[in-house]
Amino acid sequence: MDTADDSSLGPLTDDVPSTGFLDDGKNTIGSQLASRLREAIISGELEAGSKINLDKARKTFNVSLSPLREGLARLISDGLVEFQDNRGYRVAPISLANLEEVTTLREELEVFALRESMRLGDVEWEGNIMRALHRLNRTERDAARPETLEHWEALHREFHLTLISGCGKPLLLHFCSLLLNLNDRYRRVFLIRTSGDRNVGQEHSEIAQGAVARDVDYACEKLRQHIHRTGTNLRNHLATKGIA
Amino acid sequence: MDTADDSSLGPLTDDVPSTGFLDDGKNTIGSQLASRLREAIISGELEAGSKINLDKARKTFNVSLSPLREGLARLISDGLVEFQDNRGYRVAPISLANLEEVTTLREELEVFALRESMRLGDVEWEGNIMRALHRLNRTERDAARPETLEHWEALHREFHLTLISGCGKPLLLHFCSLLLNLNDRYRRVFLIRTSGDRNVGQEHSEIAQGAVARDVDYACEKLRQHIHRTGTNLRNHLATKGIA
DNA sequence: ACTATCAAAATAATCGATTATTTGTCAAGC
DNA sequence: GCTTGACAAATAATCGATTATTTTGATAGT
Repeated sequence: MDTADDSSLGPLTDDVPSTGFLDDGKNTIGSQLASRLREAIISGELEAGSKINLDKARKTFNVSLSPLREGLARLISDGLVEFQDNRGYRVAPISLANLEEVTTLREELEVFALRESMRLGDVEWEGNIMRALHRLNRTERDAARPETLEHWEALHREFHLTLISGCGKPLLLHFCSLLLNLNDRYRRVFLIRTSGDRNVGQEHSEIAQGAVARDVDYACEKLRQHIHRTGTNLRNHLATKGIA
Repeated sequence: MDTADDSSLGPLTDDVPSTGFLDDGKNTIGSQLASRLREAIISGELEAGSKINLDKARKTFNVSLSPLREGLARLISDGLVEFQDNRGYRVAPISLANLEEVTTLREELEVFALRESMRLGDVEWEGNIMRALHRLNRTERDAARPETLEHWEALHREFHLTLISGCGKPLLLHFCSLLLNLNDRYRRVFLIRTSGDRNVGQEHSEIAQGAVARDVDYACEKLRQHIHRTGTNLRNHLATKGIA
């Protein structure tokens, strides 16, 4: 299956409530497409490894080639799309090796970023963590309703990024954000619910509390374990469900 | 100065010897532009922080908007160009903070990648290192002739990438390559020659020999120091010459 | 049968023109 | 004198059509 169906990939619409101001940088068609495509890829709506036919995509999204290429170009930076001259674009494939690399690098980079955040972060950073944690833990994840999954994913991502947001290193944050994207794709494709032996909510709480208490070793180790467990979990699912 | 002069940024020409085969992926105008722009930015030909006027660039390079945007989009992935919706592109600015982050992250990531390479690399990897080292050390760097600088830079970059090429982690290599790009820009803009108290050639030799001898602690420490010294060096030049 | 070759179809890349947005300027009003 | 608003110029984004490349499929030769 090369192209996605139209279920939720219909023509671009102005579903933004149009608050009138607060330019969040989603103005151009290219930007909107990038967001929609990113979501489509991370959610698994666009199959990993599949070719992206420009002509079909153009019709699906009701846009011209220029913004379509624009949007796709951005997803290349995110590692979600691959490109080859004269051969076009394809959704980045998933693989066991890639999953393991993503996990390993998250352990290295995200933990390092947390360490730096704990060294440099201020009170506002602490407050942001507690808020993100609260919002995340108050949100239920119901496998039956996809929209709750999507919402939980957004808050989960927000929590992890907030945790390391105090590190004062834009490039590092960019790398971590990218790895988180790749990681989330595996979860959303393979993991309907976490395995029973984990209390993910508590894991998040421990990390957050260690962080604001500036207990560096504790918080970093908890985060590392958290990432590692997720990796192991996903690896099992990947092995079970098989990969192409 | 918004646009580069034509000294070496003239219209695109087929200066590739056209070997007839071996497609290295520089076919489209967009690809060629990306290469040329990358070189122009890293070499300092395009001033850091300056706006890139699409219309002027279009005329300078004798191309249409589509491939120009295509090329610029790729440089965004490299961290060499910044973009804002409806405001266009600008050359990524340089700053003390950025230089320090690049140095810190190189210390973290490149050293980690070297460690992994020493754990996983095979004999071919070792051979590639010795070749890259030899070629680098046999190349003189003459501040008077820019083309020798450019050549040395290419070999230097090649050496560092080869060193970590055995790690088996494409994403990590991508991050390191990106950081190396950013780092090289600082060197080419600020550092005509290395300061007298360093024998860079010997530093490279020590790292390489430690690597192939699988003396992990030695090689990693040497690499870390090498990166750190370069950072310190560049920082001094940046402070001396002042930044915008 | 298998492979090589060529033409046609499909697809990607590029162009020139058009539309939309931002930026700069100047005058009117406070 | 300063701000505000309207207009014009500059610039970015998008479109539809054209050109170039790759892929497909049929045919001929071995």
